[in-house]
Amino acid sequence: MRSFTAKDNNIYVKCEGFDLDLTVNCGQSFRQHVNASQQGGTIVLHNVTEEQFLTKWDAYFDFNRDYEAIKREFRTDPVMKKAIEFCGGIHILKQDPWETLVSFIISQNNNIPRIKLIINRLVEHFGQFPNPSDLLTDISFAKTGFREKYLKSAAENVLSGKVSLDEVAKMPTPEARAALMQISGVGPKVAECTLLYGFHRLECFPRDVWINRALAEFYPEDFPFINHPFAGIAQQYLFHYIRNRELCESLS
DNA sequence: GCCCAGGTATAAA
DNA sequence: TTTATACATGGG
Repeated sequence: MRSFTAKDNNIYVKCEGFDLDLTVNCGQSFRQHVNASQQGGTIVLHNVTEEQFLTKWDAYFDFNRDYEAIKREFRTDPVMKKAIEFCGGIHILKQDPWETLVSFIISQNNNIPRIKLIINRLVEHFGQFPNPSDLLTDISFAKTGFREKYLKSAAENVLSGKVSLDEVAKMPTPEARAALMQISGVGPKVAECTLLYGFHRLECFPRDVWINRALAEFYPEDFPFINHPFAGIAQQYLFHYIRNRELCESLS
């Protein structure tokens, strides 16, 4: 639910409830994909043409989904209500599937600043995000540690076509999940994150240590939206809320 | 120095 | 089927 105008080679977007900073800094993305800023209710995409906006960035930011209606459903739950007050401006980005897969392989047993550090080293070295062939060269400079063999596995599987990301995109989610997990180093968490952030399967619900902590504390029986078609959005609100709880409580 | 980080493969119970 | 441990690296 957005409107936009194109002017001076920039795109100016109005999208109710959207928060750029929260969206790009809530742990779903590890590098900047487009030069963007926000002043009040207006998001500016710098040096973006109308065609580029309509064919790419509009979907990337998920501007056309009615998040306000989705949040109304989630707010019936008191914990989700607090989470949404804190970070309800988050949208789930639709990122490149390959980049998402690689990024979350790197993320395992790793912290967000160092995930960004490694990805930046790769992008600096290759001049762009590394493609599968790039990852099959010597990447010791990136210091990915024990994850290097997993990155090679992903590259080999994708390059050989054994795991075709184009095919995965067409599969029902359970089959897509199983296909991704054929890659050594891709377990349930990486697969789920790839499906949610890369393939934009918004029903997917990645479980990391933070989410498990939140579920154990707030929902000892069961999470009411676990089978919701947009459970992944609820997951992102909950993830950011539990990670920044101290900050959140000091604001209220 | 010690602990931890948006996990997974592997071995053992 | 569930539980324990190693794993590379860098920041706090």
